[in-house]
Amino acid sequence: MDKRNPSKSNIVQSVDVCIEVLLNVAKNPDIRLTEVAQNLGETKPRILRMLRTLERRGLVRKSGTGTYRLGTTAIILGTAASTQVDLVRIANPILEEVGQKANETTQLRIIDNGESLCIAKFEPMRDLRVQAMIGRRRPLTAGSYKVLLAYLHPQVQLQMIPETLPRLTKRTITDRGKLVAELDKIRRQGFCVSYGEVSDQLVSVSVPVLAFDGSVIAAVNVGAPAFRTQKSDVDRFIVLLKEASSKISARLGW
Amino acid sequence: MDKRNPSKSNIVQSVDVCIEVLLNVAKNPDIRLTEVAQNLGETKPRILRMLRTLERRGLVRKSGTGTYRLGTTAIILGTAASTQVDLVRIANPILEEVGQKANETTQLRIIDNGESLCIAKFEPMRDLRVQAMIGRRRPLTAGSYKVLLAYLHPQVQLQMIPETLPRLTKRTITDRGKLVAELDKIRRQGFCVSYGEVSDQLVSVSVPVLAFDGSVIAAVNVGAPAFRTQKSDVDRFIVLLKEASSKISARLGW
DNA sequence: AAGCGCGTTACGATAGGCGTAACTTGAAAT
DNA sequence: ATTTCAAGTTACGCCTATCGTAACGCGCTT
Repeated sequence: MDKRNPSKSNIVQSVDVCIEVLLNVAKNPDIRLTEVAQNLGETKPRILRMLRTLERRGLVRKSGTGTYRLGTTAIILGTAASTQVDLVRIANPILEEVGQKANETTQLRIIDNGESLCIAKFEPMRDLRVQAMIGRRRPLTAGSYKVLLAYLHPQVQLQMIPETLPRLTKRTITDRGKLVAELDKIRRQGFCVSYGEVSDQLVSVSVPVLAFDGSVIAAVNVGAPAFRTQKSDVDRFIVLLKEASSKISARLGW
Repeated sequence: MDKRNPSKSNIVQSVDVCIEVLLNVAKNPDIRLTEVAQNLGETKPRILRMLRTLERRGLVRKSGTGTYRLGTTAIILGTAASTQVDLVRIANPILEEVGQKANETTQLRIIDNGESLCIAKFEPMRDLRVQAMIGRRRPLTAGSYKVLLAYLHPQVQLQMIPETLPRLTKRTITDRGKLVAELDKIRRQGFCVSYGEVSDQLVSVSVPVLAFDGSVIAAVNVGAPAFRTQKSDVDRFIVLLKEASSKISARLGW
């Protein structure tokens, strides 16, 4: 009866589908009714009703040619959200500070649905810099975002690590055993540096952000082109990020 | 039967209510279930189901004490939206350019639901500056946002002007006749300057952004403290804003 | 200890929303 | 020009998802 959620559903299905529609439009600008319906495996009339409802409220906007995009209400929601999500609100100025000092791009990432997700960023005024984007997802198993995994219970950890690890570059770790060993090392040293695991020629440094109970709720990160990043720079980044991490934890009231 | 929309409803009511819930949380951070239910005139179980559905998708987040805020998914939505709404995407760099040159706060405003709504902004790096906020609403009848009204069909215009005009300061126009005369003047000169109509000691300059057919789709605005704004500055702002307006129109493909 | 208000659960009644099917439109193909 | 196809839309009757009532547990105040 309830294919998606086999347990008793105390949620509103039509609303749930509608959120899927909204996220689908967000991911695929200028998508058409038929595509959305196909993507979600729903009928066209149903999706049409949903899109119309969303449109009436300005969450999506229909173009003259029948394609849908997000609307102005979505912008307002997002702006409100970034002042309401404590982690983001607090991290933003700190990310900027680190970014200015390092003169490189900084990010705040969390675990979301088995991936790492960028929820805040800062990019320095500099012609060549690492591009960051709020909402962009990356595997948890590649690059320095591994710190997000390193402090989880071993069981959960293994659950989060897929059978076959996605290979992004030739330096990406693809052996589960090696990865677990690496995670051990990260946990001991308290940070993670990766060289060209996500993109070639990119250095990435991450430090975990701890909650009061020692659990990891996020990671702060510096990303930089390898050619201008010496060992000494990496060390500097680590110090900056550790300071930042402590500040964020403190400001969250811990 | 259908109190809100007397005509045939081809929308999904539960989704519509759910959007109201979401917007309500956006407006009132740390709101409680009971409050939302009261605000919307709905029952608690209904709102609870909605909030749970929204929470599952990360659009809202429930705190330990039972209060609700927007969640990370809302941030992502908003970020995606600001790259998808043409007007905002195009206006942003232009607002920044004008803002840098004027060294004052700039805004992009549209008509939404009988009010003016800020959908993009730039604030200069300066200790004292006008505060702008995406999502903030202002009356259409006060301050230089009047330009948004000035080019509407007289019928629609009158419809948008409430019986009694809200008085924000002692300089606010509160007489309908005077307002209509003022709108005439604005239409002839192509811009609007207001002195202390919205806030005391604030100068506001707005220029309309035109669509291909000559209709006004938005207004670009400079806001500045009166004490440091000479007549010559206002003239400069007008020139800058007119350039900006043309650029935006052009980049929209008109 | 009693009272209040909050969040939550259970459940049966119902109307809201679903999918089927049919229609319109416009573009592509013959 | 005629046909074909698919996208978007509308209509409508059936059915189930969703609703509100009522009741419960819980914490805080009186």
